Amino acid sequence: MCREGVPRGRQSCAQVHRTSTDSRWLLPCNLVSVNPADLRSAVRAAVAAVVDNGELSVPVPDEVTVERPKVKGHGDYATSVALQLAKPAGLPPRDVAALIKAQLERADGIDSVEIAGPGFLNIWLSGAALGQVVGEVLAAGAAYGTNEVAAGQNINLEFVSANPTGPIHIGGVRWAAVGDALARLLQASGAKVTREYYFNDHGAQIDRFARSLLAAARGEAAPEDGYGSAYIAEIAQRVTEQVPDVLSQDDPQEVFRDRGVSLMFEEIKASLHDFGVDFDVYFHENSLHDSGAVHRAIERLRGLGHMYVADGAEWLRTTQFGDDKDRVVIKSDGEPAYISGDLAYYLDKRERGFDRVIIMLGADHSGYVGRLMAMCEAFGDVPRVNLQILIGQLVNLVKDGEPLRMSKRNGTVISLEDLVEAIGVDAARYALVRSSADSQIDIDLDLWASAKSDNPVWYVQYAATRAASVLRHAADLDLAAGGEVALLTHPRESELMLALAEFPSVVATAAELREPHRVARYLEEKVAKSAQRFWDECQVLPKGDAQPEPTTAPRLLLWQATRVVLENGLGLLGVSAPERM
RNA sequence: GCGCUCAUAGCUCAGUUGGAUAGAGCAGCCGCCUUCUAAGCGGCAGGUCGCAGGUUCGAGUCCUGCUGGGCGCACCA
Repeated sequence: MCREGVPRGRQSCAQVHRTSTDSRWLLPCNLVSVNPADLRSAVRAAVAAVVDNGELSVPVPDEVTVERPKVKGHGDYATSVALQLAKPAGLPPRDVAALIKAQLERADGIDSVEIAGPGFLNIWLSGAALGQVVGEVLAAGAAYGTNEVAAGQNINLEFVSANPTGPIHIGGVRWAAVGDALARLLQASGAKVTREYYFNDHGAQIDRFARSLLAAARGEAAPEDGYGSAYIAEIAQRVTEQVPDVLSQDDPQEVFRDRGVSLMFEEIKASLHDFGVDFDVYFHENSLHDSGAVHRAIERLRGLGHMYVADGAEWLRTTQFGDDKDRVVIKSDGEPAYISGDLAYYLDKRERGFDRVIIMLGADHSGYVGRLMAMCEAFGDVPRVNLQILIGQLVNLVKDGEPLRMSKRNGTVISLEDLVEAIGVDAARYALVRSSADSQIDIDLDLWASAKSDNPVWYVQYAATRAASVLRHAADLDLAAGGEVALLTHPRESELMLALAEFPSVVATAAELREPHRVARYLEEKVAKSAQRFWDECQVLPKGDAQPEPTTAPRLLLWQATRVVLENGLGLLGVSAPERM
């Protein structure tokens, strides 16, 4: 298919008491970590204990829900497990909650437990337990946030795949940012990821491109169905420079095709590289036709009995697998239809050993999902497992309150370069990944170019530079980070540590749901926000000639940990974490 | 006409597996700088989660219908 967008273009701990291994240098005592997964284990252990001593007669659930409450005042963490167990236990939820509360309160690291509302358990952690997260972050460093949810998966992630007939337009740019971020998230979650670009160098669109180049070189008007923008003349010019006698050759169009396509492709690769996106594999559609892969894929489907002949053409019975209509694979003129390339390409990816094939497409290709899923099933695979298709909505750029439609650079649709030129790579990438791909977004160029907290990427980067700034000044004053993190009991400190503790689960969730925007939202609403609030109320460095406070050294540890999370988080999005701004 | 998708504050958007009083930022109003970057922070105000039903102890979240945006519906690629 044409991949162009519209204008064509963490182990479970069976015991509540556990010896910390990650932060031995900070806290020698037995503590429940603030890692939500560990707290979940603690809650489950409390349930198991209540069941063991016969107070409650229910199967112990494999998984219990422990989450950060949405509302302040509902604890550091909260669980609705009592509500879930009330029915099977045949007891009022608050009675079940009371039993679990009694067990939970015995756990070290848990400061207090409260029964609230219909039977929620609100849990407050001790300052020492909270402080432990600082040690965990610093011990892991750049690896903090990595997890195992996608461990063992071999994923092929195809995105962008814009046709080499023009610059990458804004739709493709969204996928470049989101796809690359998703690749990083999946890698951080333990998957082996291959970033792949399907280079569509076969077919009629390329023919039109070649004819357009030829026309431009001859000074003629663009062909009716061709491309006529400024970049065409530019590419034609370059081909002419490379091959001065091109116009007098036997088949100049063929020269323009070869040279033009590679020039255009190199330009696309270069702009993506400048955007921080590099692919492991650039797959040429032509190679599928040349190698006989297309023929083999069709032969395979014939063997499986999914092909039939009608009206002089050969069809794939995709309706058997939920598609709207059957699809022509070989046209009545004997030529393979476009879908034949997709058949061969999917099979090729599976034969290369990928157990999960993910393809990111624009909303204008939502109609392709049915047939591609049918194809997947026809090959005997499981749709939505072996093959996943992510559909992203379109992006609008807004300048001075008006939608921007045309590129100044070449008079066509807005390109990658236009966007980067307007707001820079960091802002562009961040703007594109901070919203769900399901929603159509407006990017206000004035907002994203501004240096104030209205600008989300600026806000997050500013928090990172504040961390760097404090640490730099501390170094100048010969103040070392260290001391007792248990001294970090200020509400702003607790809030920040709770935020830092969430990072690995945010990464895991974002990877599993293929939603990189969750990381961005977490960084701005939880980490950057808490860090700014910490900054505002918790002076770290001694003022004037004052002596350092006992909290000075542990607060420096907290700033270090904050810096790590911001760097790691931004890194997953392909956005820099500057030292200064 | 059929299919996919979206609809949450004036605006731009969060809210996976159903849980408490639906959140953030901007815009508006009121406060906080002899202090590590005020390029910041706090507070007030702002909502029939498009509409109507249904399932459930409980629905923004699941189901059905409807309305309104976006996208798509070729032996084109």
